[in-house]
Amino acid sequence: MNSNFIHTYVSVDCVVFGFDHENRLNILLVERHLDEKRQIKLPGSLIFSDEDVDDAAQRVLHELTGIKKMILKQFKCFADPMRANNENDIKWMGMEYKHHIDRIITVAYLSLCKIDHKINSTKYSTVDWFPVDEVPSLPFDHNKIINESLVEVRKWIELDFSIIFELLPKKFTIRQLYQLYSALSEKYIDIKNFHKKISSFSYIVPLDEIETNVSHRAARYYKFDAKIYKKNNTKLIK
Amino acid sequence: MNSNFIHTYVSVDCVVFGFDHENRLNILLVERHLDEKRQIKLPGSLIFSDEDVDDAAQRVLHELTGIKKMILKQFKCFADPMRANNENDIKWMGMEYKHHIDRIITVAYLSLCKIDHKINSTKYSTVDWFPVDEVPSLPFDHNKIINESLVEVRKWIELDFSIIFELLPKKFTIRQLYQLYSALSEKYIDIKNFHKKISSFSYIVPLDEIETNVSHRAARYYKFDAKIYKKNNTKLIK
DNA sequence: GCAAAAGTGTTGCTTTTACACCCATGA
DNA sequence: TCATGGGTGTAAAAGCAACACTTTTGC
Repeated sequence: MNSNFIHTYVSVDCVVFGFDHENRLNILLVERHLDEKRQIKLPGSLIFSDEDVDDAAQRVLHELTGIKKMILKQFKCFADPMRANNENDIKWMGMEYKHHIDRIITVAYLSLCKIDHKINSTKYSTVDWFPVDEVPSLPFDHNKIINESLVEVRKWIELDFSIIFELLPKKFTIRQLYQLYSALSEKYIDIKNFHKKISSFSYIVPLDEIETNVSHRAARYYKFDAKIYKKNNTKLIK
Repeated sequence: MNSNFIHTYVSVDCVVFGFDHENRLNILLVERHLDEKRQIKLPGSLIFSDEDVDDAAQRVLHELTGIKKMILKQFKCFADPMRANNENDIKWMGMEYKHHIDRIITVAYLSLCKIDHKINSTKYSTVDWFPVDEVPSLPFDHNKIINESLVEVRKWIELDFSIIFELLPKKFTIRQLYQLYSALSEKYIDIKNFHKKISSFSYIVPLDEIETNVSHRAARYYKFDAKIYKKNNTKLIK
């Protein structure tokens, strides 16, 4: 064996996005414990010997939230040879996996979650939402992964507009959708024109319900109809 | 150590696209030798102990073509636990890497090459172009990788139109660009309107040269100006 | 009534699409 | 002269952007 070739550990890490009531993108982070110190990180795991990476990511998401089938998308393999060379990270991996780990490459996933959904982790004692621009310094290359995930989630929504509804409540106003879309697309869109366009789509179904207790004209609630969307699968928003 | 976690080998595999004179997408495949038999496969390699996957892919591309800096894009990690369980594949890996390899995951890359560029492989004795719909059955999950790469290369060009010029000669006619674009986009585009639109772009620069020996009005050659493209980076073709 | 946001309508501009028409060249 | 494709023009249709106007609600 040419010893230059490497046998390595492989993990998956998941960046789960949520959209909060202050119109900010948030990410789910968990706590790791090291020498009495607590530190937050992305949820992740080594893969099992008989497990595909997609299955490992699905497992991590389930252990994280208690939700059975979350939408997910692999977006990049991070394999910098130095990505797990920090002393604390090596120490933590030794504790977590009861073994000295020389090198670890990770496959990063995106996922989306309604921020009001109850989080019922079977693995982590502490799971919290963090607004993306308030994420502190994280172990490994997790900050890098998050930065790149932001670019990817935008591309994902450009490619398949329907996944945006994973971030909204089942019933939502067009203003909510507008604010989410604006947070993701970065370019200014006129809300009136947005309203007209969105409400013209057949898969955006108006409900009989309207907002209450607002100090202005109440907005109508809408729901997303995935079946109609799939039938027409047009390009929607350019 | 929880022995369910796995230590595995990691490789990169590269799908290099070319566009031939019959308007077909082609892929570069290499030969592997096993028991006097020859079989073709995607070019690839295990990664070195101090090597990032992007660097490994760059190395594979260089060993494959002799070209220094080829454009490349990571597109997916393939990690099905059964992807290297075929007897012949296990045998071949034993010969190639002088070691029994229990499991191998691979990170797949896209690359683009002008099909007339001279191929000067320092590693493979046989390197050939195959039209995508004439690719035979390949080892591992290489057919699957190629199928998914086709979807990805289309997305890539939608996202960054400028990389399409990696597949064309330095000077090209608008018909050539049209045929390549048509082969990639699958939906019908009117060639006259395409011509008008393309020739209106400032980064498509007309040359003084025109075709010779054609039995119709000779078409003008154009070149792509990357500097002008970068300055204006508009969305070009929707 | 006022402020604020919902929701609709109008208008002009840009882009797309479908063709018509003339040009250049080899056979 | 004919076939083939190059290249330009035009006009209708569709889509987009800017913004005016009316509606609804709480204070």
